[in-house]
Amino acid sequence: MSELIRIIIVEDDDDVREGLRILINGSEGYSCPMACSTGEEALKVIPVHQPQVVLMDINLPGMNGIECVVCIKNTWPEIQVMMLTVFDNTDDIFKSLTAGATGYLLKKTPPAKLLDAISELVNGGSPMSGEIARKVVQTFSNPAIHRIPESNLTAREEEILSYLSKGFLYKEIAAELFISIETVRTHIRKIYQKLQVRTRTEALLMCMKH
Amino acid sequence: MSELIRIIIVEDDDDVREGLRILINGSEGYSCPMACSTGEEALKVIPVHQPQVVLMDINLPGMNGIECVVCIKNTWPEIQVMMLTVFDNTDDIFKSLTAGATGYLLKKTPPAKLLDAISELVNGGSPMSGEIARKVVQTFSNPAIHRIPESNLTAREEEILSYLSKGFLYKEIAAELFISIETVRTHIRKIYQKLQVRTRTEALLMCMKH
DNA sequence: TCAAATATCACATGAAAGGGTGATTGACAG
DNA sequence: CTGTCAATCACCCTTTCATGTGATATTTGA
Repeated sequence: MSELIRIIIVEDDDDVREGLRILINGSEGYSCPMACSTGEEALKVIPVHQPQVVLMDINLPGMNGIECVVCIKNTWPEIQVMMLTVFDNTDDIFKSLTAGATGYLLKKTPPAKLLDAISELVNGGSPMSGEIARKVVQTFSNPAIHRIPESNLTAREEEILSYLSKGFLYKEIAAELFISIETVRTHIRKIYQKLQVRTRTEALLMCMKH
Repeated sequence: MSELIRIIIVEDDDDVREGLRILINGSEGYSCPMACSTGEEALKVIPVHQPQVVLMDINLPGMNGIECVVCIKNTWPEIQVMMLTVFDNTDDIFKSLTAGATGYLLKKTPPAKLLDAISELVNGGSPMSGEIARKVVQTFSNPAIHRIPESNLTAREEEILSYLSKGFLYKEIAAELFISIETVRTHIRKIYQKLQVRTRTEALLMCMKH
């Protein structure tokens, strides 16, 4: 990187905060002019130090980290915020990203990786710890029904059931599998018989029990 | 990694395909027993080689890469699919992730990074090129695509949704709540609007995402 | 206090789902 | 060779669902 990256830390644990600060100030190309222990403090010092990056803990006394991100991004949208927290709580992840954070690391991240992540952040990336990234990606995929133990469904029937459980219309299933809608209906009738259900939703619930 | 990772490549460009194959087979811990040039071919050879990972190009002759991912995840949900493509086209990204891909790299990724990404993939991560990750993350701040969390359902609407997701018929819900079936309809219409879905099953899937 | 949100109900229309019956083809086992 | 089963398709019919366009009463909040 050609320029110095100025980073502000927001973290209430004294040891962690000082550790990070020392790490950053000891690394070439990175600088941490300020390390705050509360969100309120951060909002005050940001105009003074004009950082490109904020490292943000979530659990803070007073204003929490996510609220703080909202304020930061409202006022200084060009600042990149990276969450830095202990837990991979799904709710926190999505709230943080919705608030405008563009990176999300767990505190167990080794120092070298943390510095890499910061530089990736200012270069237009969105560094995330592996398990975080997986959770984010999985919000896009629909839950699929894969296998139902001890139901005598044929391979074809299971295949059709999996489409059924994803909300496909009959005609969409037909198009997807290159068969007639009548064939789809025939299969579904047999599926319902075997599973002892009468509707698509009941079939889905039946699958989910296993 | 303790075990050998078996990888199948699906890529129509001969040079790229062979290059990847040589790279993988020349690296300790990785093995590429097969490299296909079409999705159809991949679906045939997967049961033979039982890979943990599939590297998938998007632009393929015949079945395209995204359709191929749908088939793969339907049949072998445990296989991790990484998209490997030249462009960072937003639409392709989301379609791929929706189809069940859990990694997404650009072809410009250097060899060492590619191998790292594959091992991250089998270890529960979701490696993405920086610009891809950023696009994914930004969908959360874009209310159009990811408006999930507080969906503003009223108490009554949630109540009706819960019956709906248990498979109750409209008239059963009406009877249960001592209201007219027309009222049930009205509530469900508003629920669908708020959740941005069109059918009962889609609503149920939406609920299950939390 | 007045507007907005909520909960209730009605009528109408077309699409989708579910159920019954029956038929053809191919594969496989006895 | 023959019967069974899986997969395919075609009618028929009824019910349920999804959506549009209304309306009225009650509650809430700014």
